[in-house]
Amino acid sequence: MGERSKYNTKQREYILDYLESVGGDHITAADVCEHFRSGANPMGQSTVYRQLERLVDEGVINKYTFDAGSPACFEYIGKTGHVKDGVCFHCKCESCGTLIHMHCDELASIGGHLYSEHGFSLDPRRTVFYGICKACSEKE
Amino acid sequence: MGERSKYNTKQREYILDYLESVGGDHITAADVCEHFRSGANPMGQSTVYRQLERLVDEGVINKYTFDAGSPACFEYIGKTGHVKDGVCFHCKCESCGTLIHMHCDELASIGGHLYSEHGFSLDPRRTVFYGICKACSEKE
DNA sequence: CTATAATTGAGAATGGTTCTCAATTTGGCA
DNA sequence: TGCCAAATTGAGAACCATTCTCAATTATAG
Repeated sequence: MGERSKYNTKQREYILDYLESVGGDHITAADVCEHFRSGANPMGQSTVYRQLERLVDEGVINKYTFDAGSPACFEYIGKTGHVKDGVCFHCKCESCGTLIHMHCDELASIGGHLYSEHGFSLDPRRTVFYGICKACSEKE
Repeated sequence: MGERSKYNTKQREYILDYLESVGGDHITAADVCEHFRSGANPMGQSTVYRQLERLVDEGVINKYTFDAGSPACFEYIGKTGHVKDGVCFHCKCESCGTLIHMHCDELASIGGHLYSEHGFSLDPRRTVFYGICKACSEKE
């Protein structure tokens, strides 16, 4: 794991506390900034971005990046380093823009297939399945 | 496919000609802008972006988006496109940046799974698998 | 307590992409 | 052919997530 952090600051603790309270839900850097904007512990956005990046390096949170222009999502994992329900996959609806989070063993198995058959180590954190969601398909 | 374009302009023809001449290689919007900057047919970047977006809608070219901050890539398909639904998948190496084209029935089957189990209609043309390619894995 | 290194944060910079809007071009129609 | 409404162009500004700058502050070791 990354050994980038040297000092423990208040800001770092505040962010960790917040991420823990949010749990497995996905939040953006802007969400974190917003949460601290009006509170008793105001925090600069530079710090938010830096700490989130650091926590990703340390394996405490996952980062998901989507289309250019749309913000990255962060997901708390915890100090154990294991996501509760396994790796999370993302489906993005091209019609309504909804981002669907799903935990699915069958999807997880394609990672193994890509590696054993094609020598490719899949990174589910960066991979997004694009298509049309159920609601939009049934709309017409 | 999209029925967005109404008028055929010179600019549209120039861009199509250029994309065709480039063939299957992937290029960025900036590449297209650069190509026309000093030529006999100068073109505004707004037009480049608009036409590329339109051609994506019409299914003439594919668009691949990567990490925020890095530009999107476009790939010419044409009428006899090599990428047909469910046939060709793309893997992008996060280390060396290589874009790998692969044909694989097992990967194609996940489209069926996503639809039958999750009601999600996968669009393989927009979906890119991120990870580390074989060459880069063996590099260390 | 002091020295030193790391961190903070306000604001500016970055860079790909999208938007604005007046000027121009297109294609249907008389 | 000429006219007109609609579509397109393009220069520049706006956008927005993210990164950078750097002086002030804070954390830890000694």
